[in-house]
Amino acid sequence: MAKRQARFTPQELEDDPRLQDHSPDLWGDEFGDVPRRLLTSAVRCFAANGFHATTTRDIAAGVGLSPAALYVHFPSKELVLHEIVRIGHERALAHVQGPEIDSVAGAAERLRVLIARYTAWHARHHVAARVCQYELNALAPDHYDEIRELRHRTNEVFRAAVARGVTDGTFAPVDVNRVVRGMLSLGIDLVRWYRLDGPDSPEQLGEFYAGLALKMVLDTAPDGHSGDSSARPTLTASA
Amino acid sequence: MAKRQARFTPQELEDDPRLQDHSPDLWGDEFGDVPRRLLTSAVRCFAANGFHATTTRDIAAGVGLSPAALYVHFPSKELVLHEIVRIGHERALAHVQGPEIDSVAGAAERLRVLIARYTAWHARHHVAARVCQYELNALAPDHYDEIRELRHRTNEVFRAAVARGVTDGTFAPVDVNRVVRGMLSLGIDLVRWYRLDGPDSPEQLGEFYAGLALKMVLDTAPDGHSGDSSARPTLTASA
DNA sequence: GTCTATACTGCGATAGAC
DNA sequence: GTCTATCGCAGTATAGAC
Repeated sequence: MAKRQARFTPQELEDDPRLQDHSPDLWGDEFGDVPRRLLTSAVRCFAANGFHATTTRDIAAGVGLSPAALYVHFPSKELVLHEIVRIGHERALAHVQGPEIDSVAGAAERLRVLIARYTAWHARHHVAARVCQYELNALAPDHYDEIRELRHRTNEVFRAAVARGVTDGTFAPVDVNRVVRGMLSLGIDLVRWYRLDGPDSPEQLGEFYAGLALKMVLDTAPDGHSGDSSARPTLTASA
Repeated sequence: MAKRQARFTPQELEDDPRLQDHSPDLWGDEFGDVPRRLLTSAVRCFAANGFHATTTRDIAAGVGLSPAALYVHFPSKELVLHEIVRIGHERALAHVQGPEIDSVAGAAERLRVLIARYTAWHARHHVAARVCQYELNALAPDHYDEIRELRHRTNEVFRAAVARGVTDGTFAPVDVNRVVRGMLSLGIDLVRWYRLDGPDSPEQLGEFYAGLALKMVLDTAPDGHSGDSSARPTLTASA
């Protein structure tokens, strides 16, 4: 039947309220004006349709250029993706480790700030962050490995923060790896549904999820089962 | 340079431990043997490379058939995706509402069982679930709407469970929508990283996340700030 | 640095033999 | 119900004029 899925015009993508975010602020001085606009257009296209369903024509049309113009600024479509994903991961890491983080006293307060920042960053840049999270597999293997390293360093920041609280007794003796995965899932999964014109600002959502994260580690369980739950029956239907 | 991203042979996909799950059990009696094998192959391909990067040749080669054979059993590639996503959402909903759920007494225990089942289902079928969560945009608009309705019904089950606990005083007076989003994010985001040969069985992870979910709603905050956190300062760096 | 035009490749889907 | 062969088209990337 239809050879191609119905897609959207550059203008429709640019105006879609679900695709509004602050990604144009991400690129910094290492790019000129036209490359920056191309990256912003690519972020929208990749987020809306995925890397493989996005054509170089789509990206270029988003800034009013011909497809050939893209190759003056980037050597390939894959490298456009690589730049987006690399910068996104670098900025997110820099943001959580940002100003005054080492002056935050106490494991609980430190974790609260880290999760609030991580969440707020993903919300504020949710369109770019969506590309960073979901289009990774489209990268060439060596580019993928580079990003994995950045992700690992980011995860380590959170593992260290939780481990410190466990060691000094601020937190319950939780399984650090499993709990951190859960916390980061909150901050990551929001890129599926968040929109800037929704009820929560990035900072409000950050505060809310930071509160949930703290509840995960503060030992306040009424029955003492907080750390281990391997033996409970649960009506797990076969299926 | 390279016209096409390096991909994987059907054999490599079939043997990849990261792509092992129980999706072959999903299809039920409404399909014959060959269609079931095609769906299973398509799940692997879509999960590994995405819908648009998967060719009908890939899907067919996964079961040793020619590309033309696929069209005997399915009218289009898009309809293969639709069947996968529809069945995945139907099975997940049926699983959380599964046997004896209405006999579970108490809001806390009921929520615990719901989250444990939801999580375990997504873990057990994580490859198919990944397609269900991440390839939705590739559906035709009317098929997409059908899935949205299924997702809405699933979410309602969780919202009702939390709301009941809030009403009867079992839970703290949390914001139901925001808390439920957080809980479901735990169960959904695991499809990004879960593997069956990892340290946690689906049921163990289900129990663990059910414990985290309960901590989100049980009012045990030491300082009484549990419900509202809108006014706290948080060192939110500009960036 | 941008354009138009196009080379080359590979995709979704179909035709028709067996 | 499966195959081989192929149609028509869309995609990335390049050539060469301006």
